[in-house]
Amino acid sequence: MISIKEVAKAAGVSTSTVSRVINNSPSISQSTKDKVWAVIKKLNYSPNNIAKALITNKSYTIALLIDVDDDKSFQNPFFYEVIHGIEKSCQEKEFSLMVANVNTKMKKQDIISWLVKSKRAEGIVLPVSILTRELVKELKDMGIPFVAVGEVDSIQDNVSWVDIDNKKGTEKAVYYLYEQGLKDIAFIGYDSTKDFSKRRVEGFKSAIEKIGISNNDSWIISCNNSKEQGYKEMMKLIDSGKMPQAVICGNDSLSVGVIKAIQDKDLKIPEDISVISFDSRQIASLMYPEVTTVDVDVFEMGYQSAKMLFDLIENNNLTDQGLLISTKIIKRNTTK
Amino acid sequence: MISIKEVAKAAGVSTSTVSRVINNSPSISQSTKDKVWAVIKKLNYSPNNIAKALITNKSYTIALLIDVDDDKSFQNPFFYEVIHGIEKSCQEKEFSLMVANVNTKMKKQDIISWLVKSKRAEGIVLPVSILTRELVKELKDMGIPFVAVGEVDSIQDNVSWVDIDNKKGTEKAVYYLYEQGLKDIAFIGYDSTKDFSKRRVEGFKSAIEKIGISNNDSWIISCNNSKEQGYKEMMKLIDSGKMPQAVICGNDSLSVGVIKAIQDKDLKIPEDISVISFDSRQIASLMYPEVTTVDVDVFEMGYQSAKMLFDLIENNNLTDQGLLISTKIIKRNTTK
DNA sequence: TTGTACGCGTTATCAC
DNA sequence: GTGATAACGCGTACAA
Repeated sequence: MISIKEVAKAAGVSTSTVSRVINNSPSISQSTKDKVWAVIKKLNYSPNNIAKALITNKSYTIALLIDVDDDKSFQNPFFYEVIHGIEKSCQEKEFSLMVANVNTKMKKQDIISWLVKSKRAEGIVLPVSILTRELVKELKDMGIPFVAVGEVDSIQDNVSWVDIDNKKGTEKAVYYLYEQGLKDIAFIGYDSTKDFSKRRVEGFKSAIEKIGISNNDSWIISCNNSKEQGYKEMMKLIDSGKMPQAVICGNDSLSVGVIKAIQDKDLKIPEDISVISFDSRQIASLMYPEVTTVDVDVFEMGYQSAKMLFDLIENNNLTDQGLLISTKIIKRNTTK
Repeated sequence: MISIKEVAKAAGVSTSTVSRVINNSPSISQSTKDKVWAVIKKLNYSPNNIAKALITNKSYTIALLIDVDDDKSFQNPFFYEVIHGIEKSCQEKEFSLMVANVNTKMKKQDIISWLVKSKRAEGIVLPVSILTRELVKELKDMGIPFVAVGEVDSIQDNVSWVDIDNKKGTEKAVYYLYEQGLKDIAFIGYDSTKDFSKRRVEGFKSAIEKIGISNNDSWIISCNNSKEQGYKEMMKLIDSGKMPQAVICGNDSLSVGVIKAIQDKDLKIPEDISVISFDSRQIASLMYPEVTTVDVDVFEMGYQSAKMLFDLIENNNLTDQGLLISTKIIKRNTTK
């Protein structure tokens, strides 16, 4: 493979000159610039970034940590849309993106330290789910910039993160329904083990309170994200006698069961009852009827997390921060 | 950051000895081995892979090319499950995985050549959709191993690829239905612009022929993968008067519309009509009723493509080949 | 079995 | 403006 030396030789200059031309140093005459570029193109030369990385101690590479099981059960299918966003940001910065799964026999700590020290990643994007307090400390100690995808508990000290604005998402949904005159609203799908779910419920409560419409704790219904649970809970709700005018589903799979339950009870959507669901998998537009959603821009979350990481890398005195990606209501056919 | 020199100094040996210990050269006494390893652990040393790559000219990195638009419209959402498979294979080989989007202003040729020459990827996995004949030639000329995801036209000379066995997938579906005594079978969703779709139709034809059941060309129905198209075409089919006993859907979104059409005509699934759909997005289990599918193992496709790439890298006199990942029928509730 | 010395391809430093 | 030369951290031929 052709190196800077051969370019220098062919152009009749020194290697330093070629290097300066490539990095377009100001102190190079236009004529030599032209001359050298001509040779570079002619020889089809590309600088060896590995050698460059060795001397500059910059790899222009960030790592994305994922945490998926070998059994292929994707707990986070949405995470792959995040990759796309990160990749876009990397491309703009001319960085490379390395993807590494931490779900191995190795300890997370070890794999990350190995990643940084041996592979020389300049920074790391990682889901908040794998960010233990020890890990935070270790990353800080190593001085390696990182950004979490998902909101980091404020008790954690100074960690940068990007998340969907789940709280405001539910608020928007409530307001949206309220503007149509709907006041009896239920939230189905509270999962206290998931932070994003907690935020969604928070938004529900705060909107209800702000608007001042009658609240009723029994209308926040806990269940996990499966269509079976959604069906069961919606059935119970209808059978309870005090049926809401609208339902907000905390997650996408869930909404499938909720809608089915309403249909099985021969109720009409949205005439008898309106439905809004959170959705990050574009499932909503596949349903009959198509579901009005709180649209979650997972791509943007990836894009912004990488961007924030680059800020940290370039300017490490930057104060740590959290960023919330705003949601928007996409009106389809389950609301009036 | 701590280097081999400091380890050598602390252990009272030369750097070459440390190097030999790390790469466990046979010509090192057990005692020095122990001594050096102790220091390595104590100092928490990790070899700098960039320096190693420079001298060995091996980066232990492969690149995955993706081809997604900036507008976030994922034509290939399934592709992200492929990444998981590739990553697993990389981890087994202790390779790094770089992800790069080729959908940029740069020419594909250029970006790939840049990737190889400057980033030193040792091999490339790329979707067949971006593999033009010139690109094949260029990659071959550069001597860079590559594996295509998706079947490569046999006219193309000696390209390694991995694909889903789409043809046999449809055959399995037909046999499955036939064993239940169903002979009037329609295939909905032939898209002549997509190779996988062509294969699926091939399988349909060949199975029909082998079994010797009555075939009827009008029962291979062209349409693209949307629920609207599926609905429309299924309606037409039912209205035509000659209704099939079973329908095979060539794609997942499509099946949603097909099933809805059957339901809207007050026909029962599977009593009046059975449905089997291809599915790569786990949509099938979200439907009511849950759809029997030809399950497409996209993870395995990724895993095998990377594995094949490693074979090529290690043993480049290997003959090029194609590998088909077999499908399996997952029985759910749209068949008896 | 171990150490010395050199080179990988590039950039930084210091000349001129 | 440009050129020598050292240095980045490591592997390896050769010497001992």
